[in-house]
Amino acid sequence: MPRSKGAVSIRDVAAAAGVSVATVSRVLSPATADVPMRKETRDKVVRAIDELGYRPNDLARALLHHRTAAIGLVVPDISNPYYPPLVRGVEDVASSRGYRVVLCNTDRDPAKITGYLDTLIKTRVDGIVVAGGGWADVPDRTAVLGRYRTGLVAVGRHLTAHPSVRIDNVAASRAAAEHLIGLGHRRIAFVGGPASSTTVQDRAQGFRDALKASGLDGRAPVVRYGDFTEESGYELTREMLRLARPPTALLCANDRVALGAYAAAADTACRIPDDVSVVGFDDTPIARYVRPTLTTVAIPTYEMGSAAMRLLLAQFEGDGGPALETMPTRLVVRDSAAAPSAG
Amino acid sequence: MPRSKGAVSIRDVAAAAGVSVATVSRVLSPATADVPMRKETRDKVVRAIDELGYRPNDLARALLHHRTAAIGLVVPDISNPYYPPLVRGVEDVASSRGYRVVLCNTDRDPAKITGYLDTLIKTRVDGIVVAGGGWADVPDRTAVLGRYRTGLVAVGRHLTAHPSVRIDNVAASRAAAEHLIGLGHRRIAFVGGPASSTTVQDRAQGFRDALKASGLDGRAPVVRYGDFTEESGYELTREMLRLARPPTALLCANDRVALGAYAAAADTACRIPDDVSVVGFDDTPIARYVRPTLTTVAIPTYEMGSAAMRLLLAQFEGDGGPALETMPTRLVVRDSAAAPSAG
DNA sequence: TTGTAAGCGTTATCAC
DNA sequence: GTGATAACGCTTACAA
Repeated sequence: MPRSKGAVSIRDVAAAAGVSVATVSRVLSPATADVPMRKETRDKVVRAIDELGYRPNDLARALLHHRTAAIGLVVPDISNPYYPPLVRGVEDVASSRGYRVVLCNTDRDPAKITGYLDTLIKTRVDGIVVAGGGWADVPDRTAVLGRYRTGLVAVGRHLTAHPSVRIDNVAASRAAAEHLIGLGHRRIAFVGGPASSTTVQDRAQGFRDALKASGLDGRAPVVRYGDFTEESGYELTREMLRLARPPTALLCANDRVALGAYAAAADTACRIPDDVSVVGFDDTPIARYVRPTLTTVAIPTYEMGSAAMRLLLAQFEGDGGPALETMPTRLVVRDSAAAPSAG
Repeated sequence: MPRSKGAVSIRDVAAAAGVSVATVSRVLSPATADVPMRKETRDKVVRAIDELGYRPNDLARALLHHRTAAIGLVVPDISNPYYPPLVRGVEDVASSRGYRVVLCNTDRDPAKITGYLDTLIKTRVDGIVVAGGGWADVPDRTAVLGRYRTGLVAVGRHLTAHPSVRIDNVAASRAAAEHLIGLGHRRIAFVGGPASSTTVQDRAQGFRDALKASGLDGRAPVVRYGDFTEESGYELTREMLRLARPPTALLCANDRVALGAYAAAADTACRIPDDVSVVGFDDTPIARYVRPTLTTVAIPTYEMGSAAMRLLLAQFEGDGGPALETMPTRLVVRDSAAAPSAG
């Protein structure tokens, strides 16, 4: 019977088995697997352990070893379909290496970010993976992170001075725009997410670059900002489709925005791709299942997550300083973008 | 300068401020906010704290207080669009009450479930929220959970003997089927997820109940199983649409399956809802944005998550035994289901 | 082959 | 007002 009202501890096991706590520790610690011990003793201990349903306290171990085997994962919002694969990527390699992951949703709110960061440090996670923006107004914590030997890797380009995994949004967007131009489009619009997002800025930039390179920037390129939702894509597209000379092609900031564009097109009797071509970003599962199927830029979100976690593990092993891994994107050509109709 | 190679601890602060560790602890502990202390002393300590960038070690605190302020959240797969809102619901109320959440993806694999459960217990989380199935072959851990005073609440009906939050899938599915019947459909099929899922079983049951109640079960009701993906919905629907007398309406196990059905209909020149009506489950964001818009059963996933976390908090406060909270569902009527055409 | 005891970073109890 | 010090549950020299 456990000592006090508390949970069963190594002392209870020791008492039950009639040995010292050190002996119990020895049968549990992989580190001491090699020290010799009488089989009889070991058996007594093992028996006591499962009679009492004993589970060693990892907090105590962590305190001793200065290693919690936990990492923090900071994302804007897990409900945003972009993040789940990334989270899964992180969690998969984390758990395969014995790490737990603490999930934090920040809504890109600097106050929340700061709060989570401090909690994570106080609970002494071994490292942190941060994805998504909102960091502009976050007080710098690199010093504190350093003091507590807390690793950090960023997914994206919002946090320099730390290892990071990224994609080349400028190039990816430029390639998508060039695809549209190659199809014969001359009036193309970029229908966008939040102007404050570095991702959106890069994609808009790639779009402009493509227009300029093709000599299509006679008039100012049409770039509209909103946010990353279907609703935003719907509204923006509706507006544009009502113009006297509406764009014949839309490069959307992500698939959700593109889906909103689909709805707007349907509601204004515009056919895709006949009347207007649409290209998305992310290659969400739905891209393959909407009709027409959506041409979109595939982003290896899962791989970015797993790469980030691997970078973190490399940091733990002291592998060099800031690393930067750029993951490849790929334009997935489906049915939503075609040559503009003669009209 | 910190004592050893280790991180800065309360002793370093004490040394730097020229006071004892007890004094430092007093300025940090909210519990001892009322004990009198010379302002000058407090200031010295505060200054030392932020000069050193000191952050108290919550592991040590947890060891003392037998409370980690962490909870485990066990889901089959965060990449499945059903779970993110639930996870967010849990995390929101958790963080608002000062709890961190450790995310675990099990893929419904009993071995993984068991592994995560043991890790969570060893790290002494205060409680666990479990959602999704795969528990049939998981060794019972209630005894151990009890020993370590680990709370647990289940989302769904897969784990009895614990408080849980659920929805009435039988009734919800029945209502959806009755909607179709009311529209005039006579040949309705249930196109399903995994047969092993209690959720699917309940939805199939509600479907059968509705048919029977309307005297429509002359022939055996058509129920097809697969999994919860677009692909599965696509294949199943394709098959059925090729039948001599294809169903005029499809009750799909979830929205992803319904989306697959949309694609299959498009590819076999079937119009929705003219040739075939489609009803989904979950009311995912896309439901509003596909065309035609999808009639579907809304499930308050976010609220289920937050309710589950609140139940857990109630357990911590020792509020009674097993509770059961049943959340309401709602049929959202949109454009994908209409009266069958005369043909 | 096993036990004793110091220590990980805190808080809480008791002295002074 | 402030300081020693004994816990919390474990690991690991060092002794025996």
